[in-house]
Amino acid sequence: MALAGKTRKDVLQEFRTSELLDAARHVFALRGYHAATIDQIAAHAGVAKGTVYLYFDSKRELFLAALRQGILALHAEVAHQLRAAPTPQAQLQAFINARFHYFSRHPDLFRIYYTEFPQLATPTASSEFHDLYEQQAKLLESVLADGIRSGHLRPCPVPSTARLVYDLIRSALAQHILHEAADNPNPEAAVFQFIWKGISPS
Amino acid sequence: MALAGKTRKDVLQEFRTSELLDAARHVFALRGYHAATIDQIAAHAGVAKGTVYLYFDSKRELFLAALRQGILALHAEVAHQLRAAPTPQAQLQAFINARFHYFSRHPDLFRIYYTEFPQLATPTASSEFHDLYEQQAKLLESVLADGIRSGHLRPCPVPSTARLVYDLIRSALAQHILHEAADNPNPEAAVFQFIWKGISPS
DNA sequence: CACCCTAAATTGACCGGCCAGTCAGCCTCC
DNA sequence: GGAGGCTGACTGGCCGGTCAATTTAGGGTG
Repeated sequence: MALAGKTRKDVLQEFRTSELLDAARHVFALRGYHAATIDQIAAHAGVAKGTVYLYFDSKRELFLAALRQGILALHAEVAHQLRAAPTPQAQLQAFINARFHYFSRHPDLFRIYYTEFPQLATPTASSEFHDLYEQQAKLLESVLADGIRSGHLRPCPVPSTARLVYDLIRSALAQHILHEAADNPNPEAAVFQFIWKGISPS
Repeated sequence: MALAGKTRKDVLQEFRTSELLDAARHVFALRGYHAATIDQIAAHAGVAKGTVYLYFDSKRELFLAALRQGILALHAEVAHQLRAAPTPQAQLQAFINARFHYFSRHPDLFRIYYTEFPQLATPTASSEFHDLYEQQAKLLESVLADGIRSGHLRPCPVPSTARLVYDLIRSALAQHILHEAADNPNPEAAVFQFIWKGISPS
């Protein structure tokens, strides 16, 4: 299905693109945006520097594409998990757990997302990723709104609560992913508990 | 007293140094370490590029000096507040509040500290600021240990709890300082409450 | 007070290295 | 054999760092 109507050429190009994005994420996470060089990324992907420019227009484009692709994959996984969750409680857990699991598997991605480009770390500020953030915020808001409507959650101002919950999750994620000293076995459960106290019916 | 034994020249040099450190913090926070140029910092301090190198050996030195000076000032304020706090509860509050107040006044400093040089954000990792972190950790540990000894606090493993509390404070600070959308009126009180629940006698 | 004279502080043009981005040619596969 | 993907030496600009030239401060002298 993913191959529908695609020539051998298309497939090869997609493969190369994906290889480059992977290499880019790795090197950007390792060295930081400025210290990373196109040569390093190309070498890591096993191609020459010029090849990178056949697939991406500039270093910044490559960076943004690498970041965006990773975040889109995360969001797909979140959506997948959410679909299977029957109650608001389970949905919130899915929203949290999917993030922890995904970023545990892709610490590079989180490291870039959180460390590089300060303005990206505060998603409300206008940035290249505002649309992605907005979409997840809406998702969370609808989980809250549905839960309140059905009586599973205590009434609360939905947008500001969603924002708070979102920030809390990212903050805990940073703790978990960036600080290797992770003595806490399953931080996602702790985050959920904390949030749940705040929004479950007394 | 601060002028004891200092010539006019010394005072002028200190003033210039301090001006440069301020400008450096500002520009580094605004543009990030790599994107910031010495020319920009010099211009912001109202001097020429060459002058910067009369006071600091290199860009990195300047950066580290700017960061260190800011952190030392914070620690001085923390120590001052702590000295006035009679009980372990008040001491913990002082430890938290001093940080929130100081960084609210100096968001640039926090932005650099947290955003730049990922390895600096995790102070346990060996870095240029390990000594400063260690000193504050010891301070916090002694607050906890004293409190436990005097019965004001519930017994707990001191070093790991101190670490946890320290991380929690930094995490909440990041929330507060980096996200301009600070709808929460006094986050420091919330942090204190949260920590207090964990360590006060049942 | 005017005038120098020296030393120190400051300047900014310049250098060199680094790296994003280019492109003329090569190579490979059909 | 040729079309298109790939290469990597090359270029141009940027910026950290330098240093010879210039300005400023200040104090000694007539």
